[in-house]
Amino acid sequence: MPINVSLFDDNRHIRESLLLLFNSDTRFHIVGVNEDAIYAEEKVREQNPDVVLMDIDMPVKNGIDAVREVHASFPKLPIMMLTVFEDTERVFDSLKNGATGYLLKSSSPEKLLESVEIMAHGGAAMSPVIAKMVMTHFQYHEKPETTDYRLSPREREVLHLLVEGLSYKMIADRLNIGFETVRTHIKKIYEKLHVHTMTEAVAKTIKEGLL
Amino acid sequence: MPINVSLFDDNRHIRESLLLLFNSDTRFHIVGVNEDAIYAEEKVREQNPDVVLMDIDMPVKNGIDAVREVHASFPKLPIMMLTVFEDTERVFDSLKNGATGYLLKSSSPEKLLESVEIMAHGGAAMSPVIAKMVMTHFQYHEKPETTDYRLSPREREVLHLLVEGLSYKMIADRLNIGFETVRTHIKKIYEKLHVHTMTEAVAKTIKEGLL
DNA sequence: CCCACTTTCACCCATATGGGTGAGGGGTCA
DNA sequence: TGACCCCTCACCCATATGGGTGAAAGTGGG
Repeated sequence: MPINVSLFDDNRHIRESLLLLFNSDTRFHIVGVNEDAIYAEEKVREQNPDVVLMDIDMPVKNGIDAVREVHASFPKLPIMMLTVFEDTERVFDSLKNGATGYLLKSSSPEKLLESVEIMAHGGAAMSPVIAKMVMTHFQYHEKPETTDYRLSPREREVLHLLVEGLSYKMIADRLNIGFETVRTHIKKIYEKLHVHTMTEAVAKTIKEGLL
Repeated sequence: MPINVSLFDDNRHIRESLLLLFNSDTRFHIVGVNEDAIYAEEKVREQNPDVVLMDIDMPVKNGIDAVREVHASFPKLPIMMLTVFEDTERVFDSLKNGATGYLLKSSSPEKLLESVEIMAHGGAAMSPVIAKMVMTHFQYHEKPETTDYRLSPREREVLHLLVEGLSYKMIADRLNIGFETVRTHIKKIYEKLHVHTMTEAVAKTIKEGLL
């Protein structure tokens, strides 16, 4: 049985081209041709496709909002973004909101058909440029390396409680040590982290993923 | 001119198959066939490839460590993982450490050649299953829900500076408002966030990704 | 026009923090 | 044994924070 596909694109020319393309291949069957993404969730519910092709730049309701809406109701339905944009923001917004694929409109018809087929079978597909962006995102999303501030075990413990929001007094009670001892530890921590206040210490600790 | 390719795989049979495959296509030229990843960085430096093909499971030194090493020295060099594994850990470890592509060994020879060509031209390539994993990772890696604490614009501004580690006085100067005004904003922020100290506010802001 | 909210500022008072200095006991390593 | 770090505690002093109360000016909607 063929793969059922729904289209969302405001450009009539593109809609007709896609319709022609998919109808010329027996592997596919177009179940919906939508010229806007208004009530996208409802339209998808009626058309019941195996794969959705979604343009991004549509009037009134853009494709990214539509993806969020449709994905919320049909989490397993593969949605392919098909657009001319390759800016990071739109790409990642789409992916975060539930898109399973992202093809540029410059892709060849064969690639498009192949990608839709892949997605119908549970895979994902992207244009090489997009894939590269995704890969790069992965890499420098990771911390370069947590600088080693050479905190002692006790200092880590104190810092941890500090980050939890405890006051000096509360930390002292929790660790069964004196108030002044806590202060001493914290002074040492500040010295090692090169900060001068609790907030700086907490911010640095959380942002750099210390502990 | 052809795309220069270096291979890393401990399995002799696979090495020979790949060599045969790439040599049968004039678009490619094999510049190195390595049976282990020891001194990978040095080998890559000598062979000077445009693309590296890296097996993951190799004795002594695995492909993931090799990727990290090579990527550190040649950040722009595309590295394609070529392996039978499709477990999340190995996939994401590879990507984090600098892999640009990830193909399963079940991929067709045509796909492999096409992918290497794509990578040589600055793109990235993955098997559909891997791409799907990456996409899914994107989605539920995003915050489930950012509770809306209904902070006013000014309050967000103040909170932002607080997280930066500024004191009340510094915030007042930065925003060109009075010290007492800053205090008023912060009191309101505490009330809305249900906290009572700067550290709690900072910790909550960063951890929950507010702002 | 009134109400709700935001932004701004002021004053009182208690407590928390930050910095400096000093010091005793324990452990390690050369 | 002496140098060095860790953990502990103490005291002095200045400044920063937290909570409460009150209030004026502006904005925007019903």
